[in-house]
Amino acid sequence: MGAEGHADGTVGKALDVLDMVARHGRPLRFSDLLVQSDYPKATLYRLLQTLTHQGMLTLDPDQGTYALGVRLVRLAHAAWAQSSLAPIARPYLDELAEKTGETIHLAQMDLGQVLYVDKRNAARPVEMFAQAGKVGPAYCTGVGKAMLAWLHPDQLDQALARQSFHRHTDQTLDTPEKLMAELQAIRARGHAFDREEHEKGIICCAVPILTRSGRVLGALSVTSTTARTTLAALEEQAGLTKDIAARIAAEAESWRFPEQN
Amino acid sequence: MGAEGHADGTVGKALDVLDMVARHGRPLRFSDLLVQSDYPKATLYRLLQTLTHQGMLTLDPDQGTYALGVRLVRLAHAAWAQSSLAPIARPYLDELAEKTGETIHLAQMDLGQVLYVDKRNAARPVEMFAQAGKVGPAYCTGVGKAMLAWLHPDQLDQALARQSFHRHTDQTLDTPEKLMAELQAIRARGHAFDREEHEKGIICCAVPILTRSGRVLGALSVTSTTARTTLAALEEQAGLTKDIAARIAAEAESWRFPEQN
DNA sequence: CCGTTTGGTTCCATTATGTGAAACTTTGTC
DNA sequence: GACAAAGTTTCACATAATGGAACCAAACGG
Repeated sequence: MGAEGHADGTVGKALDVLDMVARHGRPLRFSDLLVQSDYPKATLYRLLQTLTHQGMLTLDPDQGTYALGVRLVRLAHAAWAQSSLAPIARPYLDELAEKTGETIHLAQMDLGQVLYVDKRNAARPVEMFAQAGKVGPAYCTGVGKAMLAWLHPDQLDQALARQSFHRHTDQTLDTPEKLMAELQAIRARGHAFDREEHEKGIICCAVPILTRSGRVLGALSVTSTTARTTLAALEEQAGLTKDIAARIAAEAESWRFPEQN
Repeated sequence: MGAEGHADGTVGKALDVLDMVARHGRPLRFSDLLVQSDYPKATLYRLLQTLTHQGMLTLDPDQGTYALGVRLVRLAHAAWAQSSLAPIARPYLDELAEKTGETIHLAQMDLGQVLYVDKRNAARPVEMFAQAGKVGPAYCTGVGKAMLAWLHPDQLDQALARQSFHRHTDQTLDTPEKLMAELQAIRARGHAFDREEHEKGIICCAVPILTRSGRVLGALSVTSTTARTTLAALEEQAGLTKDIAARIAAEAESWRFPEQN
């Protein structure tokens, strides 16, 4: 088990435990955690104590179960507020959503996975926390491929190593080779498509958000269904989407020199 | 400088650093952090490396600044989703907001401070992430006092030790003694008032959310302004608010036995 | 009732880990 | 080309994490 990475040091282990609690949606007992982790009893116990004492976990004394603590929520608030893109991008997402009438995703890269940090739903209003924070695969989503395509070679290697290449649909690019070829095409074209590679019937057109120096900040996608539109139609929005992406990038970059003299 | 608690062990220090980054809204440089923390250079450096490597922080290579990492956002998503009350309480908050027409706060206790986990604004629609996650003082807010009043003596002591008793307005209860007397009254009455103790012109009526065993899960408040209404008028909503609080508590408690046989 | 199991907590000798002063390497400045 | 500021690495040392085993408490079962 323990598909987790090389846990460096004590804090690595502690965070590993945190993830373990986070993964299962529900409060867990000590023994539940014990069987999953390959840490010995006493070690795990101490880690849990520390995390609890630090407010990262909460121990429900009635049930004897551990859940993620409130300190995380507080940190998250700060994380979201300062995680470069999300707060800056807000008005631009609104604009893009309004102009296209489609679902918009704003994503960033998280250790080879795609992390959705904001979203505009075609139908209903926002509902932030409930949807942001989700993760998805990189190799078979529009935003994922858009980011991979412009990633620094080193980081790309790392990211590729973390892809499962599970065949979600019969369109899924299920080998590194196929994906590399696709990334090449994406770079040439300037934007990425999702041709129902992740979910049957879901298509999208995605563009990267890049700094002037070419670093990948995130990606932006316009998503729809085959029932409602076609890839070709979505591609017509690519220009607008790129424009918005550029404006987000510009603002993100200019936004870096607050007080220091 | 180091107003932080007793940092137990290495993870304590690491989390301390995380908080430090979180506190300042903006990306920080190594040297910025160095002057604030009283950790020696090398130690801080290693902590930052570990946290960065773990995805809890991000090092912007262009600027050499640290910001909170995406892993945190992911964890937070889980935290919010499972932090007992917030997701359960949603529909109830909607109901309360609709029936009262006032601003509603849902809060939990976080190391002696009040953490707002959800909110309904009287005027505009939701806007979750931007508002939840905020913290405030316990001794001079309605939700804070409501929770303190029913806290277990041990925890109450801890919480009291963390209050600043800063005099925000001339109504603020600025000593532990005054506060203790007030808590007594609150227990007797069953709900807490905020008599412009935190902010001039802002009043509220708050009730605790308690388990059957009497443990404090959180608090719920109906907030308004002196311009719009009076405490007496707000108190008329206390019955309804208590009712809603009870229903939230009931659902939170029944929600605890997922799979285990 | 008393033996047994299960779930949780504490001990403590061992050693791995983290520590931090100082030295070193960049990178930027005049 | 010397100087400084910012960031990174080293290494002898001590603290802090480790985990096997013992312990405790409550639930079970006969």
